[in-house]
Amino acid sequence: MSQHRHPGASDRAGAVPALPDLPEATVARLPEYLRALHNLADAGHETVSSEGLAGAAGVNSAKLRKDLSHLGSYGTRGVGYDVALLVDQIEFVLGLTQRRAVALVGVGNLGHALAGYDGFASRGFRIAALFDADASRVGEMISGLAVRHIDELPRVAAEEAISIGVIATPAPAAQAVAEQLVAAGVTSILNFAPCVLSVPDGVDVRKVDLAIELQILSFHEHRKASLTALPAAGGSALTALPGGLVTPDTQEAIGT
Amino acid sequence: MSQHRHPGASDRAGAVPALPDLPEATVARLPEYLRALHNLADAGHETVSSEGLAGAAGVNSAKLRKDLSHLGSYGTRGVGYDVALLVDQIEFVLGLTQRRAVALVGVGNLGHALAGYDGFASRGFRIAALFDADASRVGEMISGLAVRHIDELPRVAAEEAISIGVIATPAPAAQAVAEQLVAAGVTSILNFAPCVLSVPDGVDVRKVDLAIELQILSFHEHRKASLTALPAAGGSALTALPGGLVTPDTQEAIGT
DNA sequence: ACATGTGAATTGCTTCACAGCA
DNA sequence: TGCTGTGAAGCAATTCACATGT
Repeated sequence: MSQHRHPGASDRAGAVPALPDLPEATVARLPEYLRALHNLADAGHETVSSEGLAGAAGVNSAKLRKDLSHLGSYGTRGVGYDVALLVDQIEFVLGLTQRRAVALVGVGNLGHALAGYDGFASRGFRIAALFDADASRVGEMISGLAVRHIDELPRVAAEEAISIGVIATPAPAAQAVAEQLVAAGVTSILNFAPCVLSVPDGVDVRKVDLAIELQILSFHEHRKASLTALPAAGGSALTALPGGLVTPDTQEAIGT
Repeated sequence: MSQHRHPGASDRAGAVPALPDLPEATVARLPEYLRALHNLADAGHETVSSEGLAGAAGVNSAKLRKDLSHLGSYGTRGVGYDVALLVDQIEFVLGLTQRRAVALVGVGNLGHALAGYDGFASRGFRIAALFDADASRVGEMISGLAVRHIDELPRVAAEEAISIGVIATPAPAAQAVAEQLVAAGVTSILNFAPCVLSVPDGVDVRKVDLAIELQILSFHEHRKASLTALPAAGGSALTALPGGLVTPDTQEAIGT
């Protein structure tokens, strides 16, 4: 097992630490590697090179090797990585050796879809309970689970050993829900509501905001449009577009 | 230092010579600032300090000031930023002065929810068309739009001036859909399918993978659990965590 | 011969601390 | 007396290039 430096000061280790503390950027990519590895395994590959895995995961190979080196992982020089072994390693590090129970709060439009999303089940999670504040929704069956009232959260969280909370409520309700989750012992939250949550130290929040993703793309569209028309001010640069299609954006460029 | 603007020239959207090319990290935060600013405006604030806005957006104030400085933005020393002006600035930079038309491909579980998500409509986008490859779904009405067959994409994309494509199909279909979108002239794609897309240069892809978000949280849960053995100071609020999730092999002396 | 693992160089992002202005 | 805008310092992540091991 490889030995590597410990960035923090206080970690004194004589024995092998169970969990190296990985750079956040690496952690965010491990799930991607894991998915690619499962695909490779399904396709019958037993080993894969950094080049090959990097391609399948959409990153470059140097980055992949560095990421894996943080796990102290086992590759074989001249050969590559053992797919099955690497799957186990990554699943262990990500804490996926147990199937984590997830509570979903808010069964509106989006919550409904999330409750039925099989990607959760197939990748290490179990939606263990659904909650809503709206009494008229309580009791409704969604994907085989009955919607419960949010007040039952503390009891159910304990019973089901809830590990992660997902918030899919409207924004105004999200902060209160977050607090209820924290009070029920949940220390990891995935927030789909478009708002900032404030939570105590030690609680992790990740946010997914669908409109923000579109807005980021919008920026790039805007920029591409302004670059397509600006340079070489003589001729229209529309021909630069592959496929020869004129995007509607070109009309908005250059206000000068 | 690159682009500077004349501090005296007042302008409205459209008068800026070219788009400054912002750091990606900044671009990703602008939508967050924008949302916070809208909230502030609704609450009646006319100006806001970097501190105040940073708080509302969940970032620190130095970062916010640097981000805004990249836009060449107008704040007033000793006072703060004019909320309405800043909203205009950011909306312009993000290309939100026009309401962009979005095509959504795949009206399964998740696609259905996205089609009905009002966060898109309220934040600068218009879902202009729904597509699916499944003939039995074509014609179905969702949120006032009829589902069309994917083969109609080229025609509809042109008619509706589609700016952004959203892929909500199963993973195996996603690459083909991406190619169809690109062929139809779409240069920005938001991908919800758990797979890597390969697209030509000049096409932007952003990915949202719900299971990956949970897996990242899982990592942190795992790490927190492995540290639960030691700290004497502070928090005991999570003693409610049942199931004994502490990994056995983490006995490790850290500090004291 | 070939592909991993890793120091070193580089790039990009964040944070600090304060000059400059209202 | 504020609070913005920004050089400069500090960190983190990426990329390079090659020594290392099989």
